[in-house]
Amino acid sequence: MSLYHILLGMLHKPASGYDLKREFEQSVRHFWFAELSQIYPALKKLEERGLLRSELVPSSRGPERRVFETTATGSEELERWLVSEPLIPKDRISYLAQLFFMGELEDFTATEQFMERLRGSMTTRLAVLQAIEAEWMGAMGVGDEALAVDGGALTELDDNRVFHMYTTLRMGIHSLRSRVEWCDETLEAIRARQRTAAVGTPKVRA
Amino acid sequence: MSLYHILLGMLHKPASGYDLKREFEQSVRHFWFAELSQIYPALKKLEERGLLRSELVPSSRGPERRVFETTATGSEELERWLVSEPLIPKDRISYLAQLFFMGELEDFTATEQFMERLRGSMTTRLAVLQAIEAEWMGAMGVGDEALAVDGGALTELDDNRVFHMYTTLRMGIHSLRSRVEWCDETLEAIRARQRTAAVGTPKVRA
DNA sequence: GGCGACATGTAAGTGGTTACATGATTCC
DNA sequence: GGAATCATGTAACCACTTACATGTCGCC
Repeated sequence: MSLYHILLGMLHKPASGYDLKREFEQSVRHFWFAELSQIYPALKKLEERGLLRSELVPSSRGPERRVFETTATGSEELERWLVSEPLIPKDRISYLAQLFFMGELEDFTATEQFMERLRGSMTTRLAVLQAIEAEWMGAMGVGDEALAVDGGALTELDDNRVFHMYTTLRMGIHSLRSRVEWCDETLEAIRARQRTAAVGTPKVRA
Repeated sequence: MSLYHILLGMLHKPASGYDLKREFEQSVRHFWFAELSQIYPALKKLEERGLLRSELVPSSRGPERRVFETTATGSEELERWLVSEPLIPKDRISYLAQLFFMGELEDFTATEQFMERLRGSMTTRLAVLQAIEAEWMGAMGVGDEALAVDGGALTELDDNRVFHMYTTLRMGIHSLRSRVEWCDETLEAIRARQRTAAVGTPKVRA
């Protein structure tokens, strides 16, 4: 599983399960997500296997925290994973399944609505990622004009780590933008079909 | 779960578990996949719930086949799902996780290789989908010139069902194309960094 | 005293994968 | 006789989700 490796990656600096959860929601949520109820047992197992060690430290506010850090074995394992082959997940996209079978409904307005809703969610998500991107750019003192040209900002980044993080964000943006484009293309096609149907043009082809 | 609904969708016409597996590998694999060991119990459960019924029929070659068809309750359930809200999956992309943490490796050629491999897999997959698209176009007697303009072919399709199927395929193509573009953008940026480093621009960190 | 953020966990269940078991028919 | 395809399944396990249990501390 990758969750273990992701936790190892995050534990570049010591953190508690609760801290890590926050990081999942912030810096990493465009490509991974985990619940606390999954994080805690995972950390426990990593410790059992000797990839992490932990100690209880009192919290400034709230109960005691169990803070984890990587062991030598842990960072070896992390490195092994980092240089291993990329695995492309076979994704299960339920909304595409719906769309695929929606032809049987014989109701094009249903399809149209469906696509509009999809487009809505996609644009919202895209806006979130773009906001994060803008924030990063601002924090790094890179001028906005660098953002104007697509990808043009990349060569401006000088820190190795930031470069890698930023690249994954770019992937999310590319991906969502192409989905919105796909929605538009599809909506366009639906409307074209509705127009010809309304005019009464006989279904041609052949 | 959606697998149940997808099976209902596929059982527009009667089929066996084995048949359905073949369909997963063919018409549907760009958005869903299931093993036989998952399909058989799922069909069984759908029958128990009264959404399917089955009978054993002798096969032309090989052992007896259990052929399923939808009941009235089954197609009601299918319809309910088809008009329900689209759910966008939160995806877990392990290769992005690798890339995200790869900054700690301090080895840009590793990143470059990684991106090249990714690009390779993506283009292969893209080619597969584009081949399917071309095949469909050929089978439907649509001229190749319709394919030349992106999405231009859509309005030519007159069959409702084909339209919906084709649209899901288009999404796969859009998606993969944007991923390849992202790979190129990233590789470009890596090479730009390597050039400036080679020229002797001092690394800030040290 | 109650609410909200901090903090750690367990238990039951779902969805999916991997490995295994079994057997018929066809073609070489 | 053996391999390939057709055909149906079970069992063990893994990854993840949802629901629940417990308790601290600070603030209003």
